[in-house]
This record gives sequence, C-alpha cells and structure tokens, in this order.
Amino acid sequence: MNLRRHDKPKATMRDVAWEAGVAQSTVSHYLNKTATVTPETKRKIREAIKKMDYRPNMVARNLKTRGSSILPLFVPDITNPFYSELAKGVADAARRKGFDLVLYDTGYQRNREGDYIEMALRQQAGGLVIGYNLLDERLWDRLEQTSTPAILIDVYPPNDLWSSVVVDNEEGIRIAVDYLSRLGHHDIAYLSEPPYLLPLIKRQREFIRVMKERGFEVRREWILVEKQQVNRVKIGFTLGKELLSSPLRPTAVITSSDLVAIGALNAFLSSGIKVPSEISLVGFDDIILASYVHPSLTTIRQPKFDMGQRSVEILMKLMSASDQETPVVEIIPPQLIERHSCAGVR
Amino acid sequence: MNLRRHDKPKATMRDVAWEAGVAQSTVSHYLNKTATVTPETKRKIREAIKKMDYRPNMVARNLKTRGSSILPLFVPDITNPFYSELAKGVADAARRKGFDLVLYDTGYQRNREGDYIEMALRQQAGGLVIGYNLLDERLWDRLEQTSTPAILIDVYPPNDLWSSVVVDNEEGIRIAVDYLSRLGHHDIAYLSEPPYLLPLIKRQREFIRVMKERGFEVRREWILVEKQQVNRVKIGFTLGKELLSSPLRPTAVITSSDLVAIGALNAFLSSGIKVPSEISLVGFDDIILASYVHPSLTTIRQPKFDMGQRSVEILMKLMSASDQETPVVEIIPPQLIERHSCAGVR
DNA sequence: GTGAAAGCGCTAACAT
DNA sequence: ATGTTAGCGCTTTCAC
Repeated sequence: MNLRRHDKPKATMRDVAWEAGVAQSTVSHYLNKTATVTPETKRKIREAIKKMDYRPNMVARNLKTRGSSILPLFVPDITNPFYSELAKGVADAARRKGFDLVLYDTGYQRNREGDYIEMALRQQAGGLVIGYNLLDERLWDRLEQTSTPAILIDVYPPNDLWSSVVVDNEEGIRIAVDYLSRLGHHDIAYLSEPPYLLPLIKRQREFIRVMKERGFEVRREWILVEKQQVNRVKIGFTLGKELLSSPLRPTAVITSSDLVAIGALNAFLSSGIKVPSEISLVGFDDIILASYVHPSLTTIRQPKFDMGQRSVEILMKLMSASDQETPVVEIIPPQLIERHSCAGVR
Repeated sequence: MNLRRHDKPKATMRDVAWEAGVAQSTVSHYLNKTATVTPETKRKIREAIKKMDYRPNMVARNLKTRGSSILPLFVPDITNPFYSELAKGVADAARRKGFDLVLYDTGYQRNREGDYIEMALRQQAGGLVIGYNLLDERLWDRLEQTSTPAILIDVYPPNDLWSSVVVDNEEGIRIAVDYLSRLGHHDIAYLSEPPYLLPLIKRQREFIRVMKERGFEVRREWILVEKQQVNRVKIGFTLGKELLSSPLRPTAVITSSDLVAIGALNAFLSSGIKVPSEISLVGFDDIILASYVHPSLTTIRQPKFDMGQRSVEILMKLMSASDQETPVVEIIPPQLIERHSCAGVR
C-alpha cells in the first residue's frame, strides 16, 4: 500500500503562501474563513492557488484536527439491490456533509466484519453506518469501547445503546392486507424467508394479528416460512410451488420481501397460474427489480434512499454530541406502490 | 465536517512506547517490520499495545508517507446492477491490497464528476478506477496534469494515455449469433439502447458483420436502435413492441444489454407472445436480474467481478511505476450463459 | 537492536 | 488583518 508514482511535487499551502507573499496561516485563514482577510490579500492568494494548482491536503488537515472525512458504510452484499439503493442514499447525504463514503462489503462473513471495523477505526472514522445486522455481536462491545457512534438501518438495535432507522414493518403489512382486502381478497397467504431478523418476525406476527382482526381466516398451510435456504428468489420459488400444492389455494399472497415475491411469481408463472388474474401478489421493499418483472410487482416500499439519508443525519448528530446522546430509533412510514400484480377477486 | 465526540483520547504510538519502556521508533519498526527487534522487546510492545488498545493512525501514517490508502471508484449509478457487481470486484481487490474503496456515484451528472475528482485528489488518492465513460472529457486533462493514473472499465480509453479493461464485445455478439444459429435461427433482430459508447457501437457493427458472414439476411426493420430514452428497460419495451408491429417477425432477438432484453421480454409477454417458444431472446452483460426474470434470460456474460479485480491490479501497477508506464487495454473474454429464453426453431 | 531527531502539510492559539 | 509558533501521530534516516 501507499504506492505512489514518481510524481511532480504537489503544491503545499506553504508554497502558495510564499507565492502570494503572505504567511501560511493567512492562507489557512482565508481557505477556512477562520479570520477576515483583506480583499487585496484574498486576490493574491487566489491567484497563487490557481497558478500553483494548489489543492488542500485533507490528510494533513485531518491529522491536525483529529477528524476524518470518511464515513464507512457496512453492507452484507452491495449487489443486493436493497443495499445498493441504501448506499446511494447514504453516499448522497454523506457527500452533502463533506464526507466520503467508504464501502465495506462483508459478504455476510463474520470475520470480515471485525477486520473491516478495525480498518475503519484506523482510518479514524468518527462514526459508522451499518446497513444490516452484524453477525458478530461482540463487535458492539468493541465499538462501545472505542466510543464510536453508529447507526443501524433496517434492523433494530441490539440493545438500548444504539440507534437505528427502520421502516414501520407492522404498518407495511397492514397496508398490504387492507389493500388486498379492498380488492375483495380475504384468502391471503404469507410467504417468508427465514425470520432471523426482528423486522421479519414483526411482519409475520403482524400479518397474523391483522388478518384475525379483520376477521379473515389464518390457515396454517398458507403461512409458509423457509428454514434453510438463503437465496431469496429460490425461497420464493420453493414456497410458491409448495403453496400451489396445497388443496386450498389462496386468492392472494403477501411476501416478506420483493425477492421472495419474484421467486413466487416465477413459481406461479411456470405452473401456468396467471398473475394477477388467478392469484394476486404483493411484495415488500420496492427494490428496482419490482418494476422490471412481468407483471410488475405491487409492493410496500421501504424508502431506502430516504432512510440512508436520514441515518447520516442522525449519525452526524451523534458524532457531534459532546456527550453520549440518548439513542434514537426512528420509524419511517412505508408506502403502497401499486403496480400490476394484484387484481380484484371475481 | 470533522466532527468528533467528546471521546476518550486514543492511545498513540508514543503511549505504547512509554508503556513498553522503549522508544517510539522501536514500536514503529516492530509494527512495520522495518528493523529486527528482540523477542523480549517484541513481547513488551505487544503487551503494551493490547493493554492500551492501540490502533495505528492511518491518517498520520499517510501524511508522513505522502501516500493514501483509499481507492476511489467512480460509477454513474450504483443501483444499476452492472455497477454494483463491478464495485464488488473492485472493493474486493482493493481490500486485498490494503486499500479502502471510496464510492463516488455521479448520477450521470457532469458537474459532479469534476467535484468528486477534486475530492478524491484532496484525499491524496494515488489512482482512480472509473467504471464508465466520463461525461466531462476535459477531466482527462485535469487528471493528466496532476499525473494521476486511472483505469477505465467497460469502455475504451479516450486516447492512448489511458488504460482500460473491456470485454471482447465483438466476440460476445459472435457467440450470441452462433448460439442462436445452432438452434436453427437465422431471422435475428437486434435491439439497442442509444449507442453513444464505443462498446455499443462495436456490438451493433459486429452483429451486422457476422450476420452477413454467416449468410443471414440483415433486415433494416430488425435493427432497432433507440435514440431518445435513457431508461434501458423502457427502451427494451418500446423497441420490443415496435418489433412486433413489423410485418415480418424474427424468430430470435439479441439485445445490447440485459436491461433492454428484460424490457423486450415484458413487451413480448404483455402482447401474448410466448418466450422462448415463439421468440428467443439473448441479452448481454449477465446482471443478476437476468436469472430472476421469467423465463430466465440466456445472455452473454461480462465477468464484472473479475473485470473489477483486474482493473485494480493494473492500476496498482500504474501507481507504483516510477515512470509513465505504457497504457494497456486489457480484453476480457465474454461467456455464454444458457438459461431459458431461447428455444430451437420449429 | 534501539533511540534521537527531523518533518510530512496543516490548524489554531497567541502575538502583533 | 496578518504572522509566529507549536504540534497532530507517524516514518525514517542516522547514530550509537
């Protein structure tokens, strides 16, 4: 590391000061607006900067201020559209605050999590954005020990020391059920990936609760929850097929995520079942793919971009707090995105 | 920026040295293996490090060595699966070399490109990975001026000063045509997004050339190239519909990218045309979505992950070269991924 | 094998 | 309004 080519020496602030015939600190003051500078002096400095093609060295600046202008984002897999959309929101907000987004893609590997946090800390990161549930829970202690603030997205904090931004999972499910209900459905199935995360548990639990509350029957064989597989599209496919093999067929299905919905869609289509005329389908997340499949997927949107942005704002507040701020769990409202995978029941 | 909380002071190398009862430089030597150290001294240092929870400060290190451990990656849109897969490859290779991947998502906005390059340079980045064609061509001069090496991916260099990693576009098209040909197709259409990039032009040109070479007729109305729209799925949809309205219908179609193929697929399906039984479809890129749609898409894979990795290796070489290295254009072979969107012609 | 000292490019008191 | 000075935490000669 730290390679560098045989480059022309970069101009430093000292060079600029010399060229402009002023003191280095004056240049610094001018650049940082940390003192007022005569118009005439300003001019000279500006010219010198241009002439020398001067560029402030953030590394030196950061060393001096003991700060850092990088903002680490942890995701388990950047190729998952959910996380890439999140990353976009985080990057955008970070940029606005003058931070550079450093991407740590852990690939769902425990040991990488620790290594990457170590790297982030060595880079003097003042805070972390974590887009999923860390596999290695001991890391929370490590972070606390170094008093590094962090914010979680899309999952609930491991304990009351940490903050997070999550969508209102229960509300999302309610919106889905009520939407289908309005279309005349009451035979509704629920397909889910393994619920090892609280949001997933909440969705499932709320589905059952609201179905009962609305007076709809909740059939055991219509609540299909995967235990083994990890590929969400495959899960949806498997569960979709399984659902079709049931003697009673629901008129609609809600899934725990869009990826599962897409798998289910493929299962239905490949069995000759028409969507939405024979069965309606609503997903969860609203990833970009949802609008790409045919029929396009009606779904419950998690405003990922906004959540990414919001998380940065909260983190910045935590970082600048002179004392341990009270952690916050911010709940974001979900939103129904109506597309073409649902139809009224005949 | 440069926020920081009221944190407990981090241990420095000086603290460690003091604790271990040795000189700071000895600790440095131990850490960097830049001199041999007595086992006994090693032990003391190790213990001090552990006791104080010491972590090297990369910012200070980078200032001293005038290096940088960040590697900027420029993409136009990280939510585009093509770029997120690329990013994964780049991040992976960067990490292996001890670099942190900094993500610059320009959102296809000219002015951001300049701003972001400026930020990257201020961070003392020693080289850049650019995953697409910069919109603002003047930036190449700026980069040259600062003698910052860069490597392009998926596009050809603007001139012979720069390096890039690209797939063999012609070969990809040949593979597609020959594959369809083997299935008995010779009435093949080609649908393309606006060919403002050389790879796209090459694909189109090669399609025509190889069709002729194989003795297949090339019909004007079967070569549909979008001029206006930017959303590739919409483009595919529009072009797909247009193709269906033509009096003569081809038995197969090749598209300039998977996103276009997915749009075309939707167009066919929504017109009641069965894929692959009535029309075969092959895409280009092999983005993750290709395997998610129904029927899953047969396509020409660009090994994005590998290309990302390779680009980092080449860039590192350029960065460490003491003198202007001769630029390279590395051609990567594409690969046919057979799925379910193609069938033999009856 | 270990240590003393210089300094990377910058900010921030503190003077003037 | 501008300048002087003292480091930030580290690497790297160069002595010993």
